[in-house]
Amino acid sequence: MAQITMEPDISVCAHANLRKAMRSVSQTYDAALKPSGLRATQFTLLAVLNNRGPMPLTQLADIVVVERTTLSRNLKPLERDGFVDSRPTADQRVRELVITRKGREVLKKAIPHWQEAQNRLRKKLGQAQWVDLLGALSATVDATQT
Amino acid sequence: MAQITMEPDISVCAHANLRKAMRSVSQTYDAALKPSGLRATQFTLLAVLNNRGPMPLTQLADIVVVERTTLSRNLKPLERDGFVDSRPTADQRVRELVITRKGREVLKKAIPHWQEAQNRLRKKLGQAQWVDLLGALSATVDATQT
DNA sequence: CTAAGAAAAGTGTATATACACATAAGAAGG
DNA sequence: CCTTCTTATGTGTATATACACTTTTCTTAG
Repeated sequence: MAQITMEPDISVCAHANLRKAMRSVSQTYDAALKPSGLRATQFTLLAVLNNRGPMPLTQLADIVVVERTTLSRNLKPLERDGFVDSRPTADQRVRELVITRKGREVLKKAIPHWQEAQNRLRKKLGQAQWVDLLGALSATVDATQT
Repeated sequence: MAQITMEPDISVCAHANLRKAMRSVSQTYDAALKPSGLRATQFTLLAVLNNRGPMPLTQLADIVVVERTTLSRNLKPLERDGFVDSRPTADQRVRELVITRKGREVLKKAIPHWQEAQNRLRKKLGQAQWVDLLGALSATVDATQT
């Protein structure tokens, strides 16, 4: 006999657990990055722009899997602080995002702190669980994006 | 020779990947819960209050691993809509949170939609990866909370 | 008992997030 | 060409998130 209605078991909810882990990890990474002045989310955006070169908003949104309109707003502080610049393109609808010299500098300063946060968590988890985590997250994104 | 400075490999960043997966999964669950009128985050809070009974704010914050001040604000819409009530206790500093009858009703209505989102994702991931995901997230919370 | 310290909760401010809707510009068909 | 469709982006509104700081109330040392 199947249960009819009941108490939803939140301990096996993918959403609740993802959110919980996200909050916990975000606090860790944000704290580690604090000396650099960057938030972890901002670090990610700068790193992508640095590694992959200038690109339009929509492309960046696709890469990091952020809603386009969210990204538009996330860029505000980075533009305000002069870490990211946007320049017009031939297609006048498109604005191409570029990391500035100042942006590269703050990124460079932040990298050791990010690395430190990475190392600490990887050590705490152990290599096997670290790999599991990244694998499971990747599979989850794939499963929800299609 | 170790690398000196370089491009941080965001594809192996626990934070970036967690955040990415969170966004993707949140959108899925929020969409599924839409007919109920609840956000996935709100569903989680109601479910905990329903399953574990009334409790003070701080305790709920500990359980769901949300910053206390965040939770305080997350409860606002639920109180406004009459899904959660807060009542004074002997200790006048404490306000005890209670799910209301209306809250239980909306929760009940939301459960099938939540279940549906759960099932869909579990099916897409497969049982093995589903278990991996929940295990990895749990381990991650443990690793960052200590 | 009272003063010092701890605990529970709220506020100010800032970022992060996304849906619904709006705008503007390029592309495509006739 | 011009209308229609599509693409790139922005705005309005609302929730989610957390740090620093404040307030109120208990608790505890003396």
